[in-house]
Parts: sequence; structure tokens; C-alpha cells
Amino acid sequence: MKVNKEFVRGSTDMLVLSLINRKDMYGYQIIKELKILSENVFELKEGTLYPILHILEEEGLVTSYYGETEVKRKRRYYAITEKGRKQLSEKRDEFKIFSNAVGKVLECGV
Amino acid sequence: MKVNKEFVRGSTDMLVLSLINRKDMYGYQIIKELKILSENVFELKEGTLYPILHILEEEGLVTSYYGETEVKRKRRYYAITEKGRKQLSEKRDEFKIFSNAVGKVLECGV
DNA sequence: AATATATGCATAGGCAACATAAGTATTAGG
DNA sequence: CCTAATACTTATGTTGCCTATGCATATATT
Repeated sequence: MKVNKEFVRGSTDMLVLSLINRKDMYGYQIIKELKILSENVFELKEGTLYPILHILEEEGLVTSYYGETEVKRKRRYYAITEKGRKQLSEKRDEFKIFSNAVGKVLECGV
Repeated sequence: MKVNKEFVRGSTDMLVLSLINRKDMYGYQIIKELKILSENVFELKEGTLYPILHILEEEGLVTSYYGETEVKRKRRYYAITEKGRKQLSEKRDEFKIFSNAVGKVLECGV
């Protein structure tokens, strides 16, 4: 993790949803692709991600299923739901409001 | 507070330092001006801010003094230190890295 | 063949940042 | 005179995430 973890707090759900929104994904894959996409800024721990996925599923934002033929190793894939897409959209908007506000405060203090 | 509080977590110190960097300020004033500057996005609670100010002072990032003549009411003013300016600059850079990374992840998921 | 490394998932336990909430005291305005 | 705003303080609780560990399988290395 390249940045203070406290910054990331609160945006993890949104980031995970955003990845799953592209395509169905399994946990381990989410960790790897998030690291690559963010250019090593985000390095989710397994102990962080898996509980989040379980909660997202409980809340009906994603559904899950076992990957079939491709590999023998068990993989639980997650797919975003309509509710999840809506939530993602809201979070995305909220984040923009947030980061714009931070920008305003930081600029004036220069 | 217009946005999920969890987004704000981790950036509070930076925001407070940024305000104090403009000019010496007292606690109550910080709350009010932060609200105005951010256009109601950030609404710090007293129970959040004052402990933060005390910690910033302990860490040598700010110093404090009692306001003198202007008003009778006691006001503890906070001033940023050299160490505080350095810290602010680092946090600012970190936040840019963070928000750029979020941008990358969100964009690709559209 | 034995070992290490990567893949893949799971969960108990703890920390620290912040919110909640309540308290004290002074001043301004109706 | 009484309410609202100003100004600061502190205890207690919540929660998102990390740490740490465990399990199991597949691949690479030696």
C-alpha cells in the first residue's frame, strides 16, 4: 500500500463493486487486479476483502456462484446486482463530492 | 455532513492543518470555516476536532496560545509549525496519489 | 521426491479514528 | 430574562480494517 491506509478506509466497498461491475470476479482475482489497476496503490489483504464480499452479498449488492469447468480449484465468483450497480453509482457521486471538497480546502491553504 | 463519514476519515488531520496553514485559528472557527469552504460537505463535530488539535500539538505540528485583547472570551489559537507544514505537504501529495488511484479504478468500471 | 511458492478462501481478535453525547462557561440578541 | 450562539472538554461507543492464523490445492524449483 503506497498511501496511508486511513485514506482508503470507506472507499474499499466502492472499489470492489467497481471491479465486479466490469466483469464477474473471484476474491483472489480482485486483490490482484486492484493492485495492478491502481499501480500498487491499493493492496487489499485477504482478511479485509473476503468479509467485505460476504457482507456485500448479504446486502444483496452482489451474488455469487462457484466457477465450473475452467479449473479444478474452487473459485467463488461474484457478480454485481442491479441494487449493487445503483449503490456503486451513488458512492461514485459521493466520492466526487468528497474529493472536490478536499480540493477546495487544500487549494485555499497553499 | 453531505458525504459518508468514512470517506472523510483519514483526511481530517490534513484538512485541519491546511486551514491553520492559511492563518492562526481557534477551534470553533475551524469548524465554521471548514463548513463554509467545503460548501457544507465537511461538518466537523467538536468532539472530533478538539482532541485532534491536542494531538497535533503533542506531535509538534501546531503550537497554541491564548488570544489576547480582541475579545474577552477565551480563545485558544493554533499556529502551524515548520514540522506541520512539512507534514501537510506530504499528506497533500499522498491524497493526490490516493484520489488518482481511485479515479483509475472507477473509470475502468464504467 | 521434497520443498517452496502461488493460488484460493475463511475467521477470530484487536486497534485507532472518529462519532455520540453530555457537560461547563461565557456572551449576544430578542 | 431567557434563548441561541460561542468556545472548549471529555467519556464512551461504534466500526472498518489489519494482523494473524488456519486450511487446502496447484505449480515451480531443486
